[in-house]
Amino acid sequence: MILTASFYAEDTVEVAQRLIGCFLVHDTDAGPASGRIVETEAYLVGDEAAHSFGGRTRRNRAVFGPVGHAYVFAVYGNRYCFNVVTGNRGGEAVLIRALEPVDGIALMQERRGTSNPLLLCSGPARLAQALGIGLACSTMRLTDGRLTILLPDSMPGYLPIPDDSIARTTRIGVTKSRDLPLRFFVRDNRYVSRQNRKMGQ
DNA sequence: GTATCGATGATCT
DNA sequence: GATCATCGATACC
Repeated sequence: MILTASFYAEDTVEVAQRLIGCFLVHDTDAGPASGRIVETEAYLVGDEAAHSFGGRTRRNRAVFGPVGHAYVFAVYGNRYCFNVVTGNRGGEAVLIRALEPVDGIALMQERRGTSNPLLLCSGPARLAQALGIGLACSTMRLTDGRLTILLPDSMPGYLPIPDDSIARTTRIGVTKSRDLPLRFFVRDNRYVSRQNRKMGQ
């Protein structure tokens, strides 16, 4: 079942946690590719690390748009990061940081140039490349169409992830608002981008 | 036009 | 853990 706008319109931190275990799916002309979300980060109003903090620009306009739409941005040159617009305050989003590859693995391998499963979707720019997500996907609606997110019970053979298997720490790579505990990931899952990060590091 | 800066990743040790 | 390649977006002149 595809996640609806009302799912994304809840509190952004809550949505970041509830997205763990859901499936990100991108169906392109080259074929479908999908993975299970195992790591997310929340970016909030009043949060200096959030792109919306400095106000609206050409780059971040998607994050001020409707919830349930994609916000994709370029960073460090030719790399892209995929977010979902969330919350009910405007300018909030959840960054998808890692997937466990599920479907279309041959296509992901081709796009990424490696067959190592741990290097396909473990990191925000890696998963964007593996799923063929670029700037053209920004502002796209995720509640229908070819780029969507599905509930954890949508795929046979996968069980929902219990709350006590979800760890919460500070975020990766940010230089501002470093101490906010806004990162969620599946404990002991080998597809998470950084395994043993402790609070405050 | 030009300088600066990353919500990174690959490649070392 | 540390270093660095790399380039789009932005801010400022």
